[in-house]
Amino acid sequence: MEQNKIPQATAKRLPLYYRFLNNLNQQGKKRVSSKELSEAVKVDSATIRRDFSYFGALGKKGYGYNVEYLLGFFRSTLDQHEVTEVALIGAGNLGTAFLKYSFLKNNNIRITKAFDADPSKVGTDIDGVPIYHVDELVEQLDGISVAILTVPSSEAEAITEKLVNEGVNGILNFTPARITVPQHVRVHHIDLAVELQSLVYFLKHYPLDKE
Amino acid sequence: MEQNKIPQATAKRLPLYYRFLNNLNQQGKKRVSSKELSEAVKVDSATIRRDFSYFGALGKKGYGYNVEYLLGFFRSTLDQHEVTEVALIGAGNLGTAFLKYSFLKNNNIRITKAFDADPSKVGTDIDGVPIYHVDELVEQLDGISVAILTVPSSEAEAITEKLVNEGVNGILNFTPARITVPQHVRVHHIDLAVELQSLVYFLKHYPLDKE
DNA sequence: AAAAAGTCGTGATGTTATTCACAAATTAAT
DNA sequence: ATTAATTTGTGAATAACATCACGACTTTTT
Repeated sequence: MEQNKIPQATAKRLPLYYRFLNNLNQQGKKRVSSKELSEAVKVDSATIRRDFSYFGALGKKGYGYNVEYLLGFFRSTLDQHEVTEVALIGAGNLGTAFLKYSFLKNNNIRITKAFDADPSKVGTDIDGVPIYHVDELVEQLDGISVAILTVPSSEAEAITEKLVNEGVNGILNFTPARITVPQHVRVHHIDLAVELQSLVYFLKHYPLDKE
Repeated sequence: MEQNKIPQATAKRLPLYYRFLNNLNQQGKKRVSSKELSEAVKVDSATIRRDFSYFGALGKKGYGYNVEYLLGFFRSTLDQHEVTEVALIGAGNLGTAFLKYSFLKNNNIRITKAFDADPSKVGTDIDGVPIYHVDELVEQLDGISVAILTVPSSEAEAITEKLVNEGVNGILNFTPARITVPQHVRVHHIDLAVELQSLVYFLKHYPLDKE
């Protein structure tokens, strides 16, 4: 909420660093250099050092970074001490994949409620997350401010409106629809078809052979 | 394969433009301006004009763009005339979501084979795509050069190696693992946990209220 | 037929992100 | 103790992208 000088590109890499440091720590590794980190997460080592430097001098010259210290630092930076509740709208295949995705359990983000239109799903739970009917969205949302949208694209706009009215200010949108939201709401788009198409486009037009 | 001057950022937006133009065309719309397009796909209109300009002068001043013409142009640019075959490795929830994702049917990308380790899935099909056992990967891959990786992350590295050996040069990796590949192989990462975490991070640190 | 409104394409500028390259500091080796 | 090898943190250079702003041209209106 405060030191607003961290570049967005850096912010996007933080979760990646965090996860990898966690691995290292569990392996009992005590120190790590930007070079090692670079090979593991496939980010240039200078970029990693630059990224870290926005948070101050976290490393030691000639030594590298202390894994435990760095991990603790990221934990607090990424607000891992307070749990963020997330709602998932649309418990189809993609939604279910999210509910079962164990990597989310490593950090303090919890999908606490799911919603679906299918009556046979309503009342059940997936991996402990209860499924409500989408018509109950307004009553059940109850202060949750982040939502994952994995519904058919035809539903996207209408549901988004409800979410926003209920105070949601962050939406992870897996729908191909480009939803319209007020200025204060942040939407991140992930469009599976676009990702696949653009990969294919790159392969055809930007061969990597000796780039 | 040729005019290598299109910026990557532009290339990533092409599928988005293409899809939207398709919608317009189906609605019978004959012309469209960069301003309209901008509102629909949420990309600045100057950026859209700039993107299009890399392909030449496609529009007409005071008029805008002819939908049909533009669509035809993109169709050939995105190589929509030849089918690209894609293999999907891992037919779990996420993989199944892909197989059922109808937006992929609008373009000439086809997931033609799926692979899974679960014997009860092998031999069946999902939406017409046959499922083979992962052990048959080498025999069945058979010239396919693009793969979607939706397996547990513990399997990622081993399967990647097989894929690369069989000539795959494009991988869409949904695994949190940062896989290692030879230089000529292009990997696009989509990490669901990272996406969610970074959205949460942005919400906490970059409130949008009046940005 | 003239004026007004709309729109592209792009040079110029601004912004953000990446990478180079090296002094300073530390650790490890001899 | 000295020397050699590491490795950070960062100023400076480069690269990639986005946006502004406006001339030129087209369409629409009066």
